[in-house]
Amino acid sequence: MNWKQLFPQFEPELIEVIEKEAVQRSFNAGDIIMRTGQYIKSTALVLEGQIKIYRENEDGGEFLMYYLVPGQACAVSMICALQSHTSEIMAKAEEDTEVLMIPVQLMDDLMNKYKSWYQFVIQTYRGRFDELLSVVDNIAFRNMDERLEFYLKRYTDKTGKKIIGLSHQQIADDLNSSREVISRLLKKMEQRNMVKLHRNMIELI
Amino acid sequence: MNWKQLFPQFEPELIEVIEKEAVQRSFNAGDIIMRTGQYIKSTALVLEGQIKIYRENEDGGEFLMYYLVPGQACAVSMICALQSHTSEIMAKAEEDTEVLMIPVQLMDDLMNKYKSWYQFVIQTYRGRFDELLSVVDNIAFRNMDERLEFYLKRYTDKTGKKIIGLSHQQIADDLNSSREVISRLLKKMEQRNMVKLHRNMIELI
DNA sequence: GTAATGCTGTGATTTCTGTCACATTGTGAG
DNA sequence: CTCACAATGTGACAGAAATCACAGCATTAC
Repeated sequence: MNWKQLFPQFEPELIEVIEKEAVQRSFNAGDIIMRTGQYIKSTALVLEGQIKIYRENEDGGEFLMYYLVPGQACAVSMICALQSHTSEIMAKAEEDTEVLMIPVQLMDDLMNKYKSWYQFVIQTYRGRFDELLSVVDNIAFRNMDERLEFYLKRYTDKTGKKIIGLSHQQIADDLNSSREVISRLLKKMEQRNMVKLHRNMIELI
Repeated sequence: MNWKQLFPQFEPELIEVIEKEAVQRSFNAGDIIMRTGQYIKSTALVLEGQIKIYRENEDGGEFLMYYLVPGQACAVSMICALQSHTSEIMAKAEEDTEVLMIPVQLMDDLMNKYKSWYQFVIQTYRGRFDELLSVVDNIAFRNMDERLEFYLKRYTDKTGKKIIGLSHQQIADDLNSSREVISRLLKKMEQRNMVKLHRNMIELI
């Protein structure tokens, strides 16, 4: 696939270098790409698919932070790579996913040489930071009904689809809630004509 | 004061430039340093005092994200400055505070020329990102009692003091809770011999 | 078809936290 | 000292959400 379209801001020489040095890699839906405590040796640019960035608690709860979609990069891996720290989060391929892995050694070099890369990194930091902020906002200030609405909206915004192919249980996990609560709230939303419920699928109206 | 000791990692030329170009500024306890929606024209290095970074909700609730203490810098202002975006958070001087303001125009230059500045910026991003992550962890997975313990611990860790000079109301605000709840939980902690309560002051044991 | 399994719906109950109401206590101003 | 006020203590109640228990339906495997 032609990945350059996903990163139109990159200057030609930068694209060349990446093309030469980066490694393309595929993950199947469900693959764990990065886990808590793991050392990072490279940064990933998402080409295709969707990556879920989440935090795991002791009981195995998977609290969703945000999704990475094509054209985005993982801020955490950038930071960790540049400092050889371990990551504090988990990354999982939600669908079959293609990524470009940029080795750590290259990062410093790119930062120095290519303005567009530097810009991209800064922009990535900011984007993820903002997403984290809005996550904090939601759990700090909102009730579950509003959080659920936000969750569904964000999902369709990111993917562009009006159909959400998730079970109530999966949504509950992402919001660190319980299935029953989510089912009830969804039912209420259906009564208010905001969604249509099907098995393993929610249709946003 | 000799601010260089606070930033021992800075190379000598960098220190010179900062000394020449940066402006020192004082804030009184309670001053708002940055507010939501405001454009940022410079980054702040904290020299003395303490800055509270928080998020405000509609009802005026002040939800604490983290504190900045001497030797640290504001990651948000860096990102915003570099992108001329508005900030999404509030910053307030908790005590009388001294900061060094680095103008935006200088930032790009420093990033390119001084490795130690670049390292510092990356490290700042990572530090704040991690703090945000642990905030998310806490509100997502913990009950108020654990969050309170974490809050008190973090406070003493940052300041080095075993004494916390805050009213129950202020703590409740920071945790987006209510005074009564905090009072009760503190009482329980006192019974378990974890703290000693005084008026406007909590002593950690 | 039948059984097994997974997803969804729903009531009853419990726990945590927020809210209201009001009492008590410490502190500083006059 | 006395008054005013801010900080704290405490009981009663309300609401959101978690948990438990179980039923009904779809889908898949056989």
